[in-house]
Amino acid sequence: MKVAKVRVILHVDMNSFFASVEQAENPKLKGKPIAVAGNPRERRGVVVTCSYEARALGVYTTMNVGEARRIAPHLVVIQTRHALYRQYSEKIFDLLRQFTPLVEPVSIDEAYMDITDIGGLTHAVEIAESIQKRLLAELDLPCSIGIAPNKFLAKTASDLKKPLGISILRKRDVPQVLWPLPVIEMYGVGESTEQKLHALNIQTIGDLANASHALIKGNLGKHGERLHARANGEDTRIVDPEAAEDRKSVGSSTTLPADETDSNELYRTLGKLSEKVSRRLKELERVGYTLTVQIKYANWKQQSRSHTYTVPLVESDDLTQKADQLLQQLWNGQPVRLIGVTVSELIEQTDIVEQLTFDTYERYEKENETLRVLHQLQQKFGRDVISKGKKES
DNA sequence: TCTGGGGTCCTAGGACCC
DNA sequence: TCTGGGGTCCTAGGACCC
Repeated sequence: MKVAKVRVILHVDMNSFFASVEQAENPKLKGKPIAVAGNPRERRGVVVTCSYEARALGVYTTMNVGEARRIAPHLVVIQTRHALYRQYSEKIFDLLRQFTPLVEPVSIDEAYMDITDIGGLTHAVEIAESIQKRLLAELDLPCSIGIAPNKFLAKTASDLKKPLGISILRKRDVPQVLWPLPVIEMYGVGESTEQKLHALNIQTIGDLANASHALIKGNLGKHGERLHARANGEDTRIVDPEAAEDRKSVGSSTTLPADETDSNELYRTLGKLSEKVSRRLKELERVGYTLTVQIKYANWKQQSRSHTYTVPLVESDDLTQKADQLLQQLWNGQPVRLIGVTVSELIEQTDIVEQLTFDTYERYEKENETLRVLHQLQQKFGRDVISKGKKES
């Protein structure tokens, strides 16, 4: 019988990442209450990240900038610089890859690492300390690291001590450390799931862990099953360095300066968003088959319309024109707070059989189903199906 | 607490096919 | 003429995370 090998997983989580990058770039900001915000001067600018000094004054993520300034008059507010954060992010992941190739970035500022094969079973703490010291020395960035036998526990562990923490969470620690906590503390449990669990008289992670599998599955489906396993410290996901490569969608959205009822203004914004999505698709060398237009009304209600086309989308004019059509179907004339465009069902540009120009597009849309059939076959059988050229029904 | 913008995954019903 | 079961794709919406 083959026994599953115990793995040693790290979760590396940068501490207040955007704010720390700004402090690394400008050391005068160190030790000061700073907040990074999307549009500090706009009515709807909110705090995206803030330093621990700012947190101590009551500033938190999603707080309106005006409100933050009111409660913390000396707050330094900085506009986000995403390109800069992406550069730092790459440097971080490059540094982590110097320890092992088994690095899986999960967002701009966190990654899982599988250190089993580089001595993790006996030297996990030394490895974590070395990572933390080097990130601080070479990039001037603080992080917290969780050490555990799987992703869920590693992620949970990295949250236990901030900033600059290193925490170990063994499976045998779960009843003592995790079970007393309220369910809302658990990764994967938000407000809605919390309410459902409370309705089942489940208050703590321990209650969830010890509830019957059938009860949880019956009321919360697949999501519940996963939470139930994790509350018991179980998680079989592997660290997959490729995971970040295969992106599922590219989108852009914006909250309008004021709730908007002027259709010209909406279509103008939609055009700008389409351009941005087109540009980013090209940077990523991707094209996509499905377009979605999303709006959020002034009353916060969200709606979307999407359509899947037979020919892949990428060109700005094409996206704009199709997005306009979707918006026409979608918008009921009420004031709009947010508008967004997303392209999904992506494939690599090099995988398109024939690059279509906008001129030939209409003809293809009407006459040619080949690309669509190919796409479906690719999805079903993988890319090789084209060269093999064998179609079965 | 009146809330940005980037994503991922899941569900449920209808269309359509064999 | 009102009757099955299985499967995939598409669409809209919800929940969650950083």
